[in-house]
Amino acid sequence: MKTKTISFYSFDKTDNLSLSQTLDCGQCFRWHIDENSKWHGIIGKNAITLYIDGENLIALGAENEKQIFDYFDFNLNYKKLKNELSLYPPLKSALNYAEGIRILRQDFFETLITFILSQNNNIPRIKGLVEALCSNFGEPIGDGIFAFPSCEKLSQLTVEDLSIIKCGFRARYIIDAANKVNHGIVNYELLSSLPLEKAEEHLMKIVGVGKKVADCTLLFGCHRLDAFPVDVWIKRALHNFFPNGLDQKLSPIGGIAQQFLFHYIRTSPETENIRLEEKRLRQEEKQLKKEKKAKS
DNA sequence: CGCCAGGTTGTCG
DNA sequence: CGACAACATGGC
Repeated sequence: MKTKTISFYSFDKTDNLSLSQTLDCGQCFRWHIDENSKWHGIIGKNAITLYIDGENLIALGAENEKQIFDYFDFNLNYKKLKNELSLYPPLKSALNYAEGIRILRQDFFETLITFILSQNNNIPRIKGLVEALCSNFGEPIGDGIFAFPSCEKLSQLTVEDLSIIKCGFRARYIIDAANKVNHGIVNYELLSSLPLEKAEEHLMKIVGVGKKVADCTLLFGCHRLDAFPVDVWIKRALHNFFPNGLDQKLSPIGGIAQQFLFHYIRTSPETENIRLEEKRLRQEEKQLKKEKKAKS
């Protein structure tokens, strides 16, 4: 008979944690919801089930309470922070749409590899690639579930070994990342302490890691809330809401603003028109290029 | 079938 | 420096 740890966390209701919004907003890729609205995922070597019961977050299978407390960063008061963000109308709308997002404190190496896999990929496929990586090279932790592979393990692999997960041109990037982390050429302590720009440069020593992946790794894997990843969606959000960029005052928590904006622009019914308009713009660009090509 | 995806690299002009 | 195709694969 297997025993399970059950942890209770009473959280400030004003923070309004939403598991759906937090676990399915594109910051993590190993959680899924079941028919009873319970979330299943993996933190470290623990397969965990999460659900909210009243004012409590219940975690089955956790290592201890601290693991969950740290993962959700309950030490950080989101109420104050959201008040600051809501001074800006688009952010206020984003919060009104989904204010239950929290930036998780995920494992550094796992985040790095996951966001290398994310490049030029859609979210469903990213999830598939991460699972393939884990089931092929991760340590089994029971019930057919696998932990995320360690950097030691991945650094022993060749690009050919990785071909089984079909991650395409990203394979050599992963091998390089694993090697550099394993040898301490890229290291977490530095990433946590360096000024943002230096930390980005440090990560970009890895082949296949540019500014966007570096910033995602810093924000989601090093808890650098000042990191502001700019992807296609954030470009669209900035274009439509903040053509002159975000207020410098928000820089220290830019990453959190970023995540609310990302979720809002990508999924809110309110931004449907923007998505359609951006799509139209893209088609137009494409048409122009075609005509240009036809001329030459 | 064609478009696109939480980009980065290498190579032109 | 800035634009831009190529990259490997599959979801929709």
